[in-house]
Amino acid sequence: MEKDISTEQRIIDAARKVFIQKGMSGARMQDIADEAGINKALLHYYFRSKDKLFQIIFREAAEKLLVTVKDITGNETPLDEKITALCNRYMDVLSENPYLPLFVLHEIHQDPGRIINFFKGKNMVPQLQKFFLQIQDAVDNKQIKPISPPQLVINIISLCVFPFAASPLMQTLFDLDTWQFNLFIEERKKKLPEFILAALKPEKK
Amino acid sequence: MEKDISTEQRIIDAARKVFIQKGMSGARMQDIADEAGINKALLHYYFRSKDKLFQIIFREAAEKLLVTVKDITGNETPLDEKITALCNRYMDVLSENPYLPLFVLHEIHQDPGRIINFFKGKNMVPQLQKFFLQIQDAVDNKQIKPISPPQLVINIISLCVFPFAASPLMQTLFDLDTWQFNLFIEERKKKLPEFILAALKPEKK
DNA sequence: TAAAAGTTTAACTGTTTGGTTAATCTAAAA
DNA sequence: TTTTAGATTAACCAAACAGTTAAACTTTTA
Repeated sequence: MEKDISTEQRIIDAARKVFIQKGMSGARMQDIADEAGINKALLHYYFRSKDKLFQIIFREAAEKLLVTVKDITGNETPLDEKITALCNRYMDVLSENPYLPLFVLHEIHQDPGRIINFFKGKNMVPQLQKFFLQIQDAVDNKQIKPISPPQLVINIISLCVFPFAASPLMQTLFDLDTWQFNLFIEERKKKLPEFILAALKPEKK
Repeated sequence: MEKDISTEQRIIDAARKVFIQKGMSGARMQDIADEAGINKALLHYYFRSKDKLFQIIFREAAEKLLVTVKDITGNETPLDEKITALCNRYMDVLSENPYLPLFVLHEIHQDPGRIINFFKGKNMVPQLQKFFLQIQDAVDNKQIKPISPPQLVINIISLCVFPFAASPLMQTLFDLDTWQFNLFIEERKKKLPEFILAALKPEKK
């Protein structure tokens, strides 16, 4: 009794595409059915409701965005290496999923309850606390300039994520086609860690 | 024959609130009517369609976000002062309109045509080019470390805007109430310019 | 092969939604 | 006061929408 995974997967793929492009409220079940090349009733056969289907896509997206951060900040490397690794890995993830940040941020804004629910059992918070401590240690030992750990974390995330969230605006404002935008991102991957580390470099005595 | 501006304004205020909270596709004309305390037909009496009403709100929001940047980058102050002024003014605007960035970015993503249309006649691009030249001059004169002007501009905007776009996520992740979030922003206003200027400080010979 | 179980579809349903209409209300103009 | 023009509303409409149903089709099983 082999389950036909193909249809289910086609639906997931179609739903991901449509939801991430149009958001929960802008997406139509018919759009998803068309994209998957199936009858609309099949959506309800496999995933009972629009909301159930949406939750699967949202969780998958949130997972992809947040777990990467958790993984890298969690291990035991020195702070400067960790910052470099975080920028590199994170921007790679975002390059392959450029529309994820705006989608996730918009849907969290619509219903913050989603993300609260998501965090339960993911132990993001303790992992983050450890990273905060590592930053505070570096400040106390004068390895970096004084900075509040949450501010630094937000600085790093901002610099990585924002260009993707703002990509349609950027492409218009700077008059870039997709190819040029990718060049911009590639240059950014190289230069961002040193920008951040330069900002943190302590004064020489 | 005095025109009753009050109803029209009440509709605009209600529309702004609802559209910015729920987005174009999530907003309901009935919600806006309820928020304004009037009959739904009045919306169509004053502003023919949902789309017309939305465009007014969207343009107003885009104006508020973009013109501030244009004004500050446009004048003739030195680069370091300009960066400081940009952070300060921009974060003030955002503090008073914290949900504008996510709204505008989401709606541009839905329909990039909107922003292309918006730019016409606003001469954002030439103003931006002048700012790029100023940055390039500072690089050439070794006043700041080498950096591509668009990268620097995106760095500044990212660091200012992202915390607001991500505020519901931040508040959950860092477990902040509104008051604590505001404290975070106030601290950020003080420290952000020096963070950026430190990153740009050239090596001493 | 027969029947049972799982998959897929066309057609349908009830509700929500943007938008319209015709009637009523209000206030200024004559 | 009567008329007239704009402001406001309740009731309505057609299209869009998420979700259902019953029948047909396909595959597995006995």
